[in-house]
Amino acid sequence: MTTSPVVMWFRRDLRLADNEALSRAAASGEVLPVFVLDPTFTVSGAPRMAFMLRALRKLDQEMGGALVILHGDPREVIPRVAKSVGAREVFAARDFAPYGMKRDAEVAKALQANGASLVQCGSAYAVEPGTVRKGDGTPYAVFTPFYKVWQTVGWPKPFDVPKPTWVQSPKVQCEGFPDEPECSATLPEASAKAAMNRWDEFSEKALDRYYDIRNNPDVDGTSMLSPYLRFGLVHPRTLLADLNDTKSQAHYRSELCWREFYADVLFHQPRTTWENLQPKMNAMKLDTGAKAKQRFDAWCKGETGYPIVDAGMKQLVATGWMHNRVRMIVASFLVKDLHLPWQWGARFFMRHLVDGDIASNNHGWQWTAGTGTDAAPYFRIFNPVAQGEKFDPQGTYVRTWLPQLADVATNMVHQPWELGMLNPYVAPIVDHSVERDESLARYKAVTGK
DNA sequence: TTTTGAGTTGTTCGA
DNA sequence: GTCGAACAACTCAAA
Repeated sequence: MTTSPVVMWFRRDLRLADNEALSRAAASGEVLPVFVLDPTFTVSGAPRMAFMLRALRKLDQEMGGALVILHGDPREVIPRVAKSVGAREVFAARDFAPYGMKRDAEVAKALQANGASLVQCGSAYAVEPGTVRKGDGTPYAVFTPFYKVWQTVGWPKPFDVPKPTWVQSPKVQCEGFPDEPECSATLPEASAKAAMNRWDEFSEKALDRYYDIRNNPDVDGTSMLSPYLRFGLVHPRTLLADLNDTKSQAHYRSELCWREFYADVLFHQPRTTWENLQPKMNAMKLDTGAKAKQRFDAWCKGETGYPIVDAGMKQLVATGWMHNRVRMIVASFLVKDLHLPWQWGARFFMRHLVDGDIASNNHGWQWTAGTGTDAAPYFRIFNPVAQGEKFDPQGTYVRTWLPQLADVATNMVHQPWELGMLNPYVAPIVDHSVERDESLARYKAVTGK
């Protein structure tokens, strides 16, 4: 007697451990593991693509070479594969981003036409987007109340995954791994093992000081797990299960919640991927002409003349990652010192970030731009000199990425133009205090006061 | 029902 | 140098 196999469709969950959909698939029968290289992915950033391909190779190794890589549109590929191996069920985690939801609905429909079904269980989140609601059933627009409810909703313990029996069928051939795109950035190791190693290292060395050191880019004080969370090499549930209620560990938990909050906001309002969450901000005057493009170019290259901004941009391009504090500083600079659309910065980030996640990235940008969920006022404008002095007090971070500053005295390292003729660095492209006033004036024009 | 207080991440100014 | 106030506006929940 032979039973028909099931298909496990991997997407943003490139791991075998603590994988709810896989545990369900493995309990249902022999499993054909597939990953579909959707042409839509090829337009995303090269570092992220390279990282994902490396993660896929590792996943394939972990399952003894059973992973079937297929190329094409999942709407066509998944139903064809299910049909050719006689699978009646395709297991996959839920995706809550706009493109993924649309794609999954269409795949489910195509499967149904063949008498098969898409069984979606689990997601990349501890609490699935759409779950946390206010008393009246509407979603939250502010983080803190969301966070409180999110914690009371809670999440399951990590899932045990029984060792699956992988199917290798002559009817479905692996179409092979594509070549990695050209990527000069030095990326972290892409494997579930590497994710857990990093979690162990962070837990031992930094987690209990996290509250105090998380904002310092010159210190290895953040988890750096974002690339792993992005591709599901680790599930947040696995991390949450290890956390206690001390101030630092609770704060790390709240950072994991930010990721879930933004996913929730985007789930409820998919239009806010590239549009302002707050429509009133559509009236904000922005610069988009030739001069604006020139300034944007300087920002991208890390040549604004403000060391903390430029160091951040160099780190991004060199490593595919930027410290969170610095992300806020460079974003504030683009929006409030250069008066450029946040979308320009968000797009550049998405091209370069290994952890680029459309919900976290774009809503993080909206938060800084004052067009999003910010419960704080618009006049909160970062001063790049003050931020540098506060969070990189020794100048270690800026010197790491800007060798021209190697010999500049620490008290000048965040404002080398004060050295006058002796400034070894490029001159600032704008005057912060002037642009700050300009931003506040433009904001006043929006509010009409 | 209305009021009240608090809200990730800040800066500047004047005492 | 340190401190508190002012900077604006809206969400949300508790009183």
